Amino acid sequence: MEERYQPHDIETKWQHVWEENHASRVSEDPGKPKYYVLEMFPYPSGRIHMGHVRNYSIGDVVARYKRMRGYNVLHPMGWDAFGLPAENAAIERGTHPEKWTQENILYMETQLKRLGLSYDWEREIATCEPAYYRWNQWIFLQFYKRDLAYKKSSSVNWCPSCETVLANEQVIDGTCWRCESPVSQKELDQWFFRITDYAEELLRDLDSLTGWPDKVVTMQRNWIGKSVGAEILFPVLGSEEALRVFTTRQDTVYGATFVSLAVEHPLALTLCQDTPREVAVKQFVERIKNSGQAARGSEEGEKEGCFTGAYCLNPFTGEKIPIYLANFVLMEYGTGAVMAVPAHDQRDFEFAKKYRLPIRVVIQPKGEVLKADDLADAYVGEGVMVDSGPFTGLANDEGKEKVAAYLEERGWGKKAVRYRLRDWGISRQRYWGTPIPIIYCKQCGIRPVPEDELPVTLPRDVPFTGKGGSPLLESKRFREVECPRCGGSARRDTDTMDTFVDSSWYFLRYASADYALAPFDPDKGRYWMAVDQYIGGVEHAVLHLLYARFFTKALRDLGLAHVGEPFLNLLTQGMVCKETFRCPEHNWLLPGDLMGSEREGWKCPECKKPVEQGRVEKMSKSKKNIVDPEDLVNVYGADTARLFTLFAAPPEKDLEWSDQGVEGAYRFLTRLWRFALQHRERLAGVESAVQKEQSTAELRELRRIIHRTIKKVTEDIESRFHFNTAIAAIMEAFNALSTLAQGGLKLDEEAVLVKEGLDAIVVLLFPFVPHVASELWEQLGHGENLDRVPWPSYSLEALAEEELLIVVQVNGKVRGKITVPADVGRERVETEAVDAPKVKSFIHGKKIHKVVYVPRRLVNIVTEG
RNA sequence: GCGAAAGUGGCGGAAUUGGUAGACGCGCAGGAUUCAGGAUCCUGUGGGGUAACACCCGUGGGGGUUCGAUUCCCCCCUUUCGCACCA
Repeated sequence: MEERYQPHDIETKWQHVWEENHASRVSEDPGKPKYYVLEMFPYPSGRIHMGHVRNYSIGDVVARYKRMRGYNVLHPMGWDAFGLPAENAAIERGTHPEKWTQENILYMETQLKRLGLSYDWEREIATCEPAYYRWNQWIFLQFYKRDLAYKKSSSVNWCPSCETVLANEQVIDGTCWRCESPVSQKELDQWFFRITDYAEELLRDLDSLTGWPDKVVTMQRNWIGKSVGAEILFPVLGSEEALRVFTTRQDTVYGATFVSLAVEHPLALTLCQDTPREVAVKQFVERIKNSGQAARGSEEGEKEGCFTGAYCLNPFTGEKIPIYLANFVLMEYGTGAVMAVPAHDQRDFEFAKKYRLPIRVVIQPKGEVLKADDLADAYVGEGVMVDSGPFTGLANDEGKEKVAAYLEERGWGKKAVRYRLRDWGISRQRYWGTPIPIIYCKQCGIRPVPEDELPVTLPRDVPFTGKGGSPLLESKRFREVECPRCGGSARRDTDTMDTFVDSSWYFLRYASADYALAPFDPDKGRYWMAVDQYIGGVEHAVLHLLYARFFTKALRDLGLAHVGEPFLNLLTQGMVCKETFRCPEHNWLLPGDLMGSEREGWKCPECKKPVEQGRVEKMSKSKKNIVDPEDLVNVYGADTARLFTLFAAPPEKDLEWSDQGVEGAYRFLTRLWRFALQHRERLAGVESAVQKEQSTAELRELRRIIHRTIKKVTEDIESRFHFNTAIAAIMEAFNALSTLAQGGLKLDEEAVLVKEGLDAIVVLLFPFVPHVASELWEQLGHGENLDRVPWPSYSLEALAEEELLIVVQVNGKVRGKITVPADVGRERVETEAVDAPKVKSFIHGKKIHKVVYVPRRLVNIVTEG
């Protein structure tokens, strides 16, 4: 008679029900509080992976929970559909990027639907559709109008393997973020977005992001990299020129004994022209330039330089000081020239030692006297200014202000603020992206495509060879156009935009995914924005999350958006990892998921070396340690997949995959299923009204557990998204119900209570395992679908304890436990504590020094001696 | 090198404001059921110690504050992540 738990039948059934009822469709409803929960949209790579399952399960719990709490919940999904893999597939397999992408989207969509995720699919977007990317182009043109987009020739990061430019944010340790090839520099004409205009605001508003992890805020702050200091002019001797240096330590200017230039500095070669130094300088410049950026970065430590033969004047000391080229000075930061203060900067110190340049101490730390000859390292700390003309005797932080003011008065320079953040280069020499809506005319120069001619669509008839730059160059029909102004022959920009442009505003598009008059309907944008909860991987901490903030601010200044920050709360979920055993040399994986003793005999089939220890590594195709979510759903169903990923670890931490853990999650659902069906008829027969007072202490305790569970689950979801402990609490409550039911539920009173408890458990489980919860809800005889049922509330009356378990300590060690009525006072608790059997023997013969009483919890008896 | 986070049973992880360390799950052991295996159910499960208690030890290591520390402070070790000549 017992029906087995059949996840697939149940899941298919409820997915249909939800689809027919449009259970997750939303519209703007001013009568309800809105809640916008968003997970970072995926790249349509072909199949979903376990990281997606985790990300979207977390988001779905939040969405379903908030719906049950009465919020009008926007929970959309879409596709970050432009990008290189589609083009690579085209090159490798002869398919078209669009076809490949569309097929992947269709397949992954069914995969997501099988997980029972409660998206409003009517708002689905794909960034590769002209209806979407036309607004990339439109936004680009608005930026262009306001000088937020501009073109310049500059040295850019170039990935020779991907044959495209990379943004600074996309260069990781000198290598391409995607293919890990070493990145080189190339001089190219590129479009840039002026994100640096927003550097200060992007930095300042980080303080308002209290719902973001500190880690991400810190990373963004460091990335923006604000430095406050001064620019000082050092006149070049025998020339009209002056070297402009940037420093944050103008308080040490009296210790500047030389100046260092980057090899790319415009004066590097002119200073030594027609002098005996010319040859040596040229050789040095060539050598350093050719050593490549990666090498220059990694060869930290070895300072190298070359004297230019020229001198300049330190305006403060009036001294003539030499000008050097130095390998560690970067042209991209500051002015490409630095005043060198060897006594107070470690790099200058090493440089001065190597080239025997003078070292002059101008800051003395408190209670010490530094001597230049004795220094082993530069002193970079605080102190008092010495040998510093009129500033001698000032504390150095005060001196900073005074020196800066003084040099402005004298016209020797000015106060200055510098940022590490640089403008965002968005041109990409690839096909599968948004065409840049710009036309170049020999007569009229750079002409924007008129807005009513948007979108500029991608031509389909282009060859994909993987060679020779952008495929768009090959399409004559695309490339050759008329100038929108003079009608003469002109050519289109054949670059496409960085795909991070697409994802910089997609969260706004969801507010009105079909809107045809603007990127989004302003009224709807106003209703839904900002995103209340954003969920995704931490790898976007300075890429997507910074660009999206920039776009939101820029769109606000264009009068489109009305918020300055897109994401109020951010949850960065951890990676999905798996313990893997591999031969380090041959990359052989241990087969399956073997346990303890089984592992011991395993040897690499290539070299026969035994496997010693497993490593927990991120699941990835290249490491061959992935578990395919589709296999998992086929075997156990979506609810088990969801339950396991939510239960195994709190969302922000890495999750270690365990096949046994999955079994455990499945086992719990099976037990719950059997329990409900086994008692269904008995429970249906009892009076559903909850009794006010249970007749035994045991039953009253069970009722307390039920309500405590509701409270705990609510708080765990609400305050910190700790779904693992919420699920644990539900399991505990279920165990308590099972224990009671072992007696056969002979009394109606018992059955009523079990019914209350089981109903509560099923409702509480709905956000986590919506299919099985819905089915059980129906099986238990409830008419309405569970997705319409409000979140349960707990009763304070039911929570009230009748008796308290008080821990008794003697000198801080637990020696006994006593049970007292909840309403007794301190004196009686202490008396009983002292009288407790074990406690007595521990205080026997000793004088009681004091008694610490923590109400409702603990008594600590402190003895003398 | 700088910055941040973390270190708890055989494993994943609990312990929300300093108050019974190890919830929940996995694994393991014993038992029931079964021809057998699997599944299921029951019991036990930090280490030492004991016939059983008692008791002792125990949250990376060492100090400190406190009646009491996984929790707060100082020093050190390890791991992970981020930045890495930013003047």
